[in-house]
Amino acid sequence: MVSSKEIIDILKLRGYKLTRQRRAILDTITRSHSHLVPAEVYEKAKKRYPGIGLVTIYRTLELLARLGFICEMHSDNSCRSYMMRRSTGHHHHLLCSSCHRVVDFTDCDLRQMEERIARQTDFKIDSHLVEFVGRCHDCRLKN
Amino acid sequence: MVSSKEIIDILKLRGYKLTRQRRAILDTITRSHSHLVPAEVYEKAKKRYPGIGLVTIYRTLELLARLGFICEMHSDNSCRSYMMRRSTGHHHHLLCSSCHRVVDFTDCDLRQMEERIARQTDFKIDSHLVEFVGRCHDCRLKN
DNA sequence: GATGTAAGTGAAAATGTTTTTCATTTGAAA
DNA sequence: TTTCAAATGAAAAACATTTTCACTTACATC
Repeated sequence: MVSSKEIIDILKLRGYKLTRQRRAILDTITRSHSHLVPAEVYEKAKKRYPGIGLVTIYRTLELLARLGFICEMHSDNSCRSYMMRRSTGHHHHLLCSSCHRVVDFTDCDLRQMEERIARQTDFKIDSHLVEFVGRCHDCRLKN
Repeated sequence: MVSSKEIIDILKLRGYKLTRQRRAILDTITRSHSHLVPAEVYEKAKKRYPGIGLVTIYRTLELLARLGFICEMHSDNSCRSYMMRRSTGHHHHLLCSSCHRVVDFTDCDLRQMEERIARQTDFKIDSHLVEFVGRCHDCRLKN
């Protein structure tokens, strides 16, 4: 995973200003191990920089996602969440339908399938997303 | 694909009332070949039953999705869309990042991967979702 | 057919998320 | 320092979705 420090260097290199708000948001996300919705990022980032506004959260998350540092996912309650992108380039999710825990996995082999779909549909495929939904060990024990 | 008529019979069997609104919504969805957001279903269903309200659209889509007749997907603009579920049980999406066209495909083979992930994480996996993003033939020609 | 009743509906308000607007602030280059 | 475009925050707007509640209707029963 890319560190907060490295991302800051890249942002600087690309001409983006290094504001306290962006640092606060970056630190928040790099330290979290789960997906965070904008409101959660807001709450956590406020502890590092109390004056920060929710609008800045949205703008910064959009920027970081666009630059590829974090990745966006959409869950069933129709709101977004974000988390650090792993250095492998992409990762996928395994969701527990009971406790909504999200487990990441990186190893997928969809090349064959991707090639076949591309051939059948005449698309040039750029990315893919795999998501499994199930019940985790703990939740299965509970009931 | 299940027909509007068949779904109506099943609804009746399960004790749901057959209202003109539900018929209008069902006809709308069964006749559409693309994913529709609630507002689109609303506009189309209004032509069949002008008095219909948006709230009824939401309630009926929720019902049909819960009963498994239609399936829900979340796109990047954070709003839902719905379309008829194919009889194969599940299907996946291929999105064009330029024109946002959605192409469906049903044949995926994720059993091996599913088994491995289940073993590694101790989840009992119930469903999966695969999504490819790329550019369709037409959009590639345009620029 | 008429009637009773619970399920279903529509309008309006409430809620929650995301975006826009715009005046003000600030990082960093000169 | 000074300068200025980029970045920010507050407020309002724009959307999508849900809740509430009084009214309507499908349909089982008579």
